[in-house]
Amino acid sequence: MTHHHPEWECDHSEATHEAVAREVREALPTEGELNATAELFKAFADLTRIRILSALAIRETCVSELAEVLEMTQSAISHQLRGLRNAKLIRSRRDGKTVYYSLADAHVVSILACATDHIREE
Amino acid sequence: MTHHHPEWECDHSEATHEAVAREVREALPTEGELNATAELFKAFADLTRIRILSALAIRETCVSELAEVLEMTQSAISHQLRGLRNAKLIRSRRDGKTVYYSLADAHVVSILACATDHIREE
DNA sequence: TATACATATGAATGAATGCTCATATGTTCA
DNA sequence: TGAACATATGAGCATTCATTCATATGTATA
Repeated sequence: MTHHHPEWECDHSEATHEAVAREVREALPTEGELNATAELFKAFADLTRIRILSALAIRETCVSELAEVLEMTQSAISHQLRGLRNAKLIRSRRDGKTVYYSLADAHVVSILACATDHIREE
Repeated sequence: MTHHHPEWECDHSEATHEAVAREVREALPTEGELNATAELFKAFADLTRIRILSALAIRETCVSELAEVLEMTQSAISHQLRGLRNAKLIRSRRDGKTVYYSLADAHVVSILACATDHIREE
């Protein structure tokens, strides 16, 4: 940006803009943390995945049960489970032919709860 | 699902599946709540929006400052701000030519913090 | 009112992604 | 081992969506 005004007309706003930019730039989390945060939210950002996670928050559930409850294809469920697994939001346990899924840890529960609280208080 | 086994061979797993399905179905939040939750997460689920929200978590900031800090087009920032505004995650205040944005409420801060905590504890 | 500045927005485009269909892998039991 | 069942996965398709470019709206000031 170039200055088009005479020098005696000090441009307060522009000086402030730069100061603010510096302040924010320095206080911002690292690009790595920001990216990880965005990725975390992406893992939650789908109705099917929210329904799956909400089901798993109630109890450990296997794929076919999820498919029945959510009235969706086994394939669709499996694909989404893979994404949730990659995001480390869920864990799996095999018992014979069936695979049981559950939430990975308490963090997942608290993030879900945090969002649900927000929804219900509006 | 039909039973292919003789009656004396009671199929425990299938009976359990149905019971689990019932239990989960009944305990699940309403479809409306689940949908609202998914929409909430979608609003967070983008690196640019996370960077904007993180900046606003530090201090009230105007569009051009955000564009400078994030090294992005004013247009791109404005488009994302609109999305965040529709999701009621941010508020805006006009002062002359410039429009200042800030986080809508404490909930947004806590959801962000919840996610950031999760990221940092791994 | 004319100009400059700050922000908003519509259309277009390219990339990401969720579901389906077909099929593969893994497990049990006769 | 072969058949049946549970789950996983690859390719294709349709949709969503983030950015760009051009332009419109809003505001201050000469």
